Amino acid sequence: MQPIGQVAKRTGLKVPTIRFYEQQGLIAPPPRTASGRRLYSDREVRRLGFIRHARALGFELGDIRSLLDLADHPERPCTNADRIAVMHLNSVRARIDQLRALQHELTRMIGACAGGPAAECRIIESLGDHALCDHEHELPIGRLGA
Amino acid sequence: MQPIGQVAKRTGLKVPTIRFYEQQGLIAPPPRTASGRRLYSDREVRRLGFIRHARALGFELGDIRSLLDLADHPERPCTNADRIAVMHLNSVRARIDQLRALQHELTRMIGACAGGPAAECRIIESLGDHALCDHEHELPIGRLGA
DNA sequence: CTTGATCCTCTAGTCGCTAGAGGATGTAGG
DNA sequence: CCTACATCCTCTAGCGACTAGAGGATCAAG
Repeated sequence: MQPIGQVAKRTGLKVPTIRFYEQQGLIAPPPRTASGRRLYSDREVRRLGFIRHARALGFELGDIRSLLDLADHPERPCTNADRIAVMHLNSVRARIDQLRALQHELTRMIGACAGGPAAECRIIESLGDHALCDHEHELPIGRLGA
Repeated sequence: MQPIGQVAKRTGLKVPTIRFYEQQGLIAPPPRTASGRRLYSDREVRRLGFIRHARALGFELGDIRSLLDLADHPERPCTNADRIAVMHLNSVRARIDQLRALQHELTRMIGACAGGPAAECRIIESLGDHALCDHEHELPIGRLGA
């Protein structure tokens, strides 16, 4: 049994993040010392590693909840895990396509800028007039992502 | 001069989003009717179009603020617009690389899953053990983006 | 004169954390 | 034993870029 700081070091998560995951119900509230400090078993550390790995692969916490649920019940069919992974893969692919269109457009805009005053700047001009663009980049205007 | 709903239709922005941009200082508070309704000129509509376009290209509101500032002062050199655009392009490229690594890993995981019970599921197993992965996908664990 | 669309302000929620206040407890050295 | 200093605790608030909803006023058309 180990304190939260050590778990943070072992998993690569930050201490507040581990507490946050507990609050979100992704891990059970662990036992505590007499003074109230959390104590984790290796089993919980592995569970947190699972969460971290799934996050690094871009899964949302809601999906991770479902995946953990499945990992907790190994007798169930894994159809749902498959479905979640495939949907996630599709959204990753879609996002790559979007970003490639942006990359293309940005490259073009930057290349066209000769570096004079803003009045002649192709970047400013392009932003003001969508007709100057090669493509539609009408992508989810909310949730454009970092 | 037109009401906010019409501006929304013309720009493709939603009504609350326009009010939000006003609150954030990206557009000036417009004149109002006697009953307090906002009235926009074509000039403001163009400004909102600029913002929408820049958002669709993935620029953050902070950057858009700087770009608008430059558009308002056409005599200034456009060095800053260039810098912003190049930095943004770099982050787009970096993100594409990250997402490609994810795509690769997800494809591999999904392909390995034979579809039996969760105990034998490669997806669940891979998530629990990073050593099964081809690459490091140790990317910004926060801000993985939508 | 009523109906339904549009507008107003304000608050709170989304997601996945991160930062900070303000305090208690633990450990190591002198 | 005392003092640092690290680590831990809870709680609240903030990030970015909106979105949703409450609760109400106003407008245009029939």
